[in-house]
Amino acid sequence: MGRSPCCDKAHTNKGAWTKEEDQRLVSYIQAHGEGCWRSLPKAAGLMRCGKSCRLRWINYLRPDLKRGNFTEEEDELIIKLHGFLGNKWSLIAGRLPGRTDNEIKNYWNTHIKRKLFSRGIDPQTHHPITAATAAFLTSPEIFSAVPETTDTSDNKCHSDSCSGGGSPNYVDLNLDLSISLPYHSSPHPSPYFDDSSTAAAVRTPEICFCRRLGFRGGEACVCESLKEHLVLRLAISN
DNA sequence: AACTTGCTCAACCGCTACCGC
DNA sequence: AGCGGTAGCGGTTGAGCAAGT
Repeated sequence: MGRSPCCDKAHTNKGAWTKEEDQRLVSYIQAHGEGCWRSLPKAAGLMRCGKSCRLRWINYLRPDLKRGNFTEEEDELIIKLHGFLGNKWSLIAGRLPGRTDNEIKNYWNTHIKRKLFSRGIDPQTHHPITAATAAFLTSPEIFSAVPETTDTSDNKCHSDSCSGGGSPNYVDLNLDLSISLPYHSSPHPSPYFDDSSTAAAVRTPEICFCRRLGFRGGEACVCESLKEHLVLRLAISN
């Protein structure tokens, strides 16, 4: 048995949205709010897949979207957040009001990657691009073999929190992702979170990571019952 | 002016997580 | 516990545009 299609493809429009479709979607959501995306297209009189409606609304039509170029501050914040969240675009977007995951993802791929390369930083690992790394990246062997590590004395991961070869080397970044009383002090000041605005943007609000980590409600998540004490904090040392 | 190349970003696809039964 | 439906996420694609030749 295969996957059931998300919509009847024979009777749905695809491709760019027209002004009229946008207007229909906006009017419907303004009147009824965001709800069941699957049934929304029919109710709104749109020949679109629910998924498509959701995406159009979230990425383009939402009134709280901040259009226009990214600021230098946003650039730096994205780089920092990507440093420890990786390609978790929705989480990163959650820290940038008015920006969408899709927008940030596109911006990362088209601008920031290049910016980091120009700084001599590997955008994936956030490690400095050493001569050895550069040689490796341009060697034909990269297509036939994945080395155990591209380790050099410069970029070796010393941290217990480092979860494998791809993780950046933030030995000084206290993510405090364990279930325990919040811990704020750190012997290692972070160069990535050395300004108060960035730290504040990352520090608040508190996040329940239980679901992200695969724990279902009631299974292991204690955030609700022990909100005051046993929250999973994304604590940034300063 | 015509064509090519490169870039941007909206939209799609496939997968996973979540939820209710 | 298992299943099916739905929402959400991240990777990828391709149309449209601008710049270069």
